[in-house]
Amino acid sequence: MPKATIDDVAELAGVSIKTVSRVVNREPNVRETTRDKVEKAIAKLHYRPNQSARNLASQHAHLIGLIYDDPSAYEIPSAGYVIRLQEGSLRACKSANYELLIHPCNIRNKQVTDELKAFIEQVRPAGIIIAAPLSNMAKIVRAISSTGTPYVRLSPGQSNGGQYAVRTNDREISAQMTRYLASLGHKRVAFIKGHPDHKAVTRRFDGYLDGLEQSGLRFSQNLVGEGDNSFGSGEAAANKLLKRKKRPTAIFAANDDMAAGVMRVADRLNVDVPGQLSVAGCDDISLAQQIFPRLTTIRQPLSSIAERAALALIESYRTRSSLKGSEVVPAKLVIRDSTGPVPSDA
Amino acid sequence: MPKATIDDVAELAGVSIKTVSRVVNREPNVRETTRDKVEKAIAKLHYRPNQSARNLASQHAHLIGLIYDDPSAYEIPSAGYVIRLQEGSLRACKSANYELLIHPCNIRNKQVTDELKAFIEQVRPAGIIIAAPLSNMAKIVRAISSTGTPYVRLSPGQSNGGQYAVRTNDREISAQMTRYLASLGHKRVAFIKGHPDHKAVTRRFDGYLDGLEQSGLRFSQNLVGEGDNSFGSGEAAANKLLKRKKRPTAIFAANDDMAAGVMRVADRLNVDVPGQLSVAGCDDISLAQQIFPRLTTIRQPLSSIAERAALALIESYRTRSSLKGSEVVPAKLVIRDSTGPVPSDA
DNA sequence: CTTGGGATAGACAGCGTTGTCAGTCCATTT
DNA sequence: AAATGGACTGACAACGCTGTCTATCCCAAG
Repeated sequence: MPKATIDDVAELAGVSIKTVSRVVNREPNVRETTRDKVEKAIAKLHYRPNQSARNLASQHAHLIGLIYDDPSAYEIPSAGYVIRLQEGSLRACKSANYELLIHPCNIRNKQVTDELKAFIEQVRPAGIIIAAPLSNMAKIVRAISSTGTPYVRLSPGQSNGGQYAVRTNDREISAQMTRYLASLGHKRVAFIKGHPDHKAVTRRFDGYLDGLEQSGLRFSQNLVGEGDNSFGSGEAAANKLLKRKKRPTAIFAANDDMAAGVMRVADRLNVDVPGQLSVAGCDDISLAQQIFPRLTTIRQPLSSIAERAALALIESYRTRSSLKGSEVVPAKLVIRDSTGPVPSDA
Repeated sequence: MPKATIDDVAELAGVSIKTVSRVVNREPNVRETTRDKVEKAIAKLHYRPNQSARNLASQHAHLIGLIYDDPSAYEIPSAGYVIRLQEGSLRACKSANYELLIHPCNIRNKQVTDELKAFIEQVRPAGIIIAAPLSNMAKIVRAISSTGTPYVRLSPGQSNGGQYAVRTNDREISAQMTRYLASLGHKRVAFIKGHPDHKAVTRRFDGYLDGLEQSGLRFSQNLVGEGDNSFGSGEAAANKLLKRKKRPTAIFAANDDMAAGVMRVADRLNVDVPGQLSVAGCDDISLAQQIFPRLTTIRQPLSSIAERAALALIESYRTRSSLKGSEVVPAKLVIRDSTGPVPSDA
């Protein structure tokens, strides 16, 4: 059987194709009885609107583009990050009958921006979601902006000219984690910084500072390690930190990979976690639950963030309103087994 | 500036739109000089063909659909698996100027098949890639097949009616791993089976059997654990295995998650890996490199498999030939630190 | 009754490509 | 010089929808 088209449905229902279109698109001003007739015809013929045709007629594809830094271009497998972003976007798309087009891009490639533009102009998605850290790269954002396609940035460092953004409360939640550590009696709480290009990660450092202050603890440069978000950099930083004579009793790493590095070093140095050292991370990657002891961390609402972004895009298209302001989806502390009371001898 | 259309290009180049179309699609029978003129015009106008229009006119979207089991529907994060599949598909798509549409689906949902059909019929992708374990579920494959869209199954248990499939040499490589373990002197090599629905995983068991035989080792039911691919099931199986009086000196788990579970149990039971126990997994998920000691495993060429599948789909569309037969992309042994010589006291 | 106006429905013209088919051109062949 | 046939090009009709605009319906108000 050949695929039914809108004409077939219209004929069977005894109405015009425009009316069928109205029913399909849930437009108002269709009489109840007419709607019924059309719906029966649709069901009978197993009619499915042809996306390509509606895309062409409506001047934009019913597609949301999700743009992120290509995980395969690096050693660090940020698979979990990407999957959760996809998950949220997909959830939003599905609810609105849109599709998701993923577009990892390699920023080390000189022609990323051209390639991005080509992608957008050919496909004409209804909107673009730009994930961190791309959402912080001026030339990427500029390229996307230049196409005129609506976009939403995820966790941008700072907002630019009123474009929509969805972020989490990185700073506040990091302060909260720091206070939690302090509340366990820790006085020497160290922090391992992440890659300076990753803005969210630098905000966590600010939160750490806030938390210290709120808990009446003094900041010391000796308690700060420099990392680059990788497991290995976590190991390196932990090595330095743990070899001080007055070593920290708690280490808060700006992401889980580095925290896992810390745990590995602790293990090798025979430092018991959480008995002698509390370790906390950030992101709640899957590894966090798999290492031993299970890592206390901060769960980023990544999938909700992406979902909100996609919904905003779709909604703004539907209502033809422009995208302004920003939205905050709060993160959550996940307390597991890697943190505990400060050792009595400290 | 409004977007240039094919008409603009045709006018500027002084040819018909059909000729522009020919140039854009690299069709033969265009004079060199004409092609040049057109290409100059395209460059000058920054012309990009409108995908929706070409999709409509050519009766199919320049899109490949990648269908896999929704990782977020489970606790087990198979993010790495999905990402590598996407990576390969994307590589193929990019090379042919196609886009990738991802479509995770939840098999526990009663209406998966309807939902899948709706997806395919609305979007009309040029082809579908069905990842394992969906590629082994008759009702899924049947639903997709019923739409008439070409599809390729990844790592199917058995081929059905000549449809194309891409697989890896699961059985052979598992035999090889088993022989490797035997070559280290291990006599009691245990195996932890995976989820019975995951055919690839059952083939690994066959490979284990082959390897045992090829190494002159006797099979014992006592050395087989039952798992379901999850970390927890690996722990459970290891617990049983390691509490036997004659415990195995090597455990080969049908996937890395379970192998990681084994390592955790060994750690808790103070069994040294690899000193007293060798552990091997399969899949080379990112965790494999992050746990301590780093896991010996089998690296599945997942991204190549997906890439081959996508290329086959695109190629078969281009040449209008049907998809027949199957293809094998070999896996690789990755020897790391979790395996070593059999302990002398064993 | 008549009328005004919102609710409802339809006609029709695109949207920007590709496929089909009918040329035109030009170098060979007869 | 005419005929042949492949290389090249273009006219035109789809493809299946949505947007715009107009026509009709129907009910409450005058």
